[in-house]
Amino acid sequence: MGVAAKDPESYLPLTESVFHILLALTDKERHGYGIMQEVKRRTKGKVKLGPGTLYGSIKRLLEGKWIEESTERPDPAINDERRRYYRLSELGKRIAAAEARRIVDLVHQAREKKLLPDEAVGKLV
Amino acid sequence: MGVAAKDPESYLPLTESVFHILLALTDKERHGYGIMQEVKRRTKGKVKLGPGTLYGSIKRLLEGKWIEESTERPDPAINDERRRYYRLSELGKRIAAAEARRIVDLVHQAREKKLLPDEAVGKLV
DNA sequence: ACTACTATATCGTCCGTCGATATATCGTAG
DNA sequence: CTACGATATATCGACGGACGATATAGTAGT
Repeated sequence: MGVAAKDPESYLPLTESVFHILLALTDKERHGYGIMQEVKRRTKGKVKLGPGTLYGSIKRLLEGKWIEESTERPDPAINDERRRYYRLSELGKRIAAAEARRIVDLVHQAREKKLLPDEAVGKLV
Repeated sequence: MGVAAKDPESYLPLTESVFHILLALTDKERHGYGIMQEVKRRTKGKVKLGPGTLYGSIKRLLEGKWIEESTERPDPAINDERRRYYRLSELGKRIAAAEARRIVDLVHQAREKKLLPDEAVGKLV
């Protein structure tokens, strides 16, 4: 068993961009440009990561070991040598989950303040 | 009536600090120090606003007319002249509501990515 | 009077965002 | 086969917000 893991909550809150990048990597490995497209698609164009934000964030995520570069080519049919693929590390998964729990708490607090109509909450059922 | 209101979504995402300040002012008028205490209490000590963040944010919120200073003393029994009370403007209310909707969307996305266990979502029922 | 708490305010540093810019490859229509 | 738009990665600098440190002073209780 490894060293005592640092509490993932100590890394919160995440920035908008970083959380969307982690979300994009939650279900599968992706390369930078693919992350950009997935975020744009998933948020219906509301969130657009520019290259500065995207690659700057990836650099920091690698340094902090929230993500790892994958050496395998997920799809051998596509052989674009430029692509660099990334996956979530165990730490990254724990931080993403902690952030998800944090925003659920936020929704509860907003509801207690009557900031959300009941229908909006009902959709979460 | 009135001029065409700017879409409140254009101000999103809010920073952690700003959203907590708006949440604190949603149910009643408060003074700066009171906002600090309410946020600390509501988040069970997880979010602590330092003076730099608090008063810097208040200044910007006033400039952007998200909040207004109130001249009335909410509790005449307490007469601390130092206190400056604030309330949400109509714009502030609309922005806070838009941000609340945004984070509900985020919870949905996190759930689709299986980042949240079903129980965590069930609590929102 | 002393002390802890209340209350507001500013300053400088640090860090992330984001558009601009650069470079190069891929796929395809002409 | 070549020109073009999309794909793909990367760096830079300006800007703005977060936050701890610091300052100042009034309030309340002992």
